[in-house]
Amino acid sequence: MVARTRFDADPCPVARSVNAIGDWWSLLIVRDAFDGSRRFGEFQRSLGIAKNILAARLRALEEAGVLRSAPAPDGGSRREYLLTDKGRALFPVIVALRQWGEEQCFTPGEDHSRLLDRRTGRPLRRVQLHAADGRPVEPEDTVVEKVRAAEGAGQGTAAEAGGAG
Amino acid sequence: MVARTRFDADPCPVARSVNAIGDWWSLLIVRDAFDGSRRFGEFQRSLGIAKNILAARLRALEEAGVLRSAPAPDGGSRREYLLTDKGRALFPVIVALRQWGEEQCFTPGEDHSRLLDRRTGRPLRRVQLHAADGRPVEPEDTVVEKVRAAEGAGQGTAAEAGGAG
DNA sequence: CCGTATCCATTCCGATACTG
DNA sequence: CAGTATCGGAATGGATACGG
Repeated sequence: MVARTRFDADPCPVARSVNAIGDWWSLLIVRDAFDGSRRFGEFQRSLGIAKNILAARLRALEEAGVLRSAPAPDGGSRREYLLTDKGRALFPVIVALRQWGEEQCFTPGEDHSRLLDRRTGRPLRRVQLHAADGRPVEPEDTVVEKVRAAEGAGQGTAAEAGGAG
Repeated sequence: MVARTRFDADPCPVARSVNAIGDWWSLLIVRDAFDGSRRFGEFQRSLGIAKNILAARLRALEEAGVLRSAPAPDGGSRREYLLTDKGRALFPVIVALRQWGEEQCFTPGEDHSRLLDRRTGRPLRRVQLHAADGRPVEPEDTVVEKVRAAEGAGQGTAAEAGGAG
């Protein structure tokens, strides 16, 4: 078996997410969808992606429940691609990735697109992680409670050193 | 030119991030690093990844500044792989992805690993996005301020409908 | 135990041509 | 415009064999 390893059944939600989204192209498609892209051509121009690849990704995202397609309201036979609730729930992921990129992947003077609160025109607040009681949480403050391999309502869990999952 | 499209120079931080991380394997390596994995073999067992792939990804993550490698303290000639500050800054990304996976990628009864606050043993609070003034922000409340193509301190910007960037 | 090097099937993805 | 079909080069990634 040479197929790329899949994580459909992985007990780690991070792996599941990664598996559901599919690949990086898909995430950028989702980003564009948040930016208002709906039509095939919009995605294609924005991404500079080959049409066959784009078609495949759109289909995969639809199957994953991240996008849904509907007849476009322009009367033609075209379709438009819209985020589902599941897709919309990816917003914090995109924003977290965006903030990381802004802080870590640009040289100081370098220009980049920014996500702004449209009421105030100011950037969003940095994403912060909080415990249930509201305290800020750092990676070291966390443990991953692992699930033993397997079937049905498998019980055994074990806590391991500070982690993300 | 057939090489996979790269985003080294893309003005969108999401694209830059995606480009820097490299691929999904890399993100799972980072996840494992947060979980305490340091050694080649730990990553390999945890991920079930081929050794050559793992070696390539570790090297790429090192070049990207996400990991650094140092001689392992066991005296041997082995190395260990540690998160840099840049890598540690990915924590919110991993957690956001994890929360999305928990909520969207598991059937109700299905078991999965969980990330817990080690003080209280309780899961972290759901990631929330806030405006600069502290108000919660939904995707519709945002606009992407785009940067025109190009050079140096390019000026022109334009706001587009609600988005993630 | 920690990697590197090689091999090879599969997949990816860009380009192009074609259809409605 | 919105796709589908096909092609071909490149990269992916698993398996294995091999050195430190």
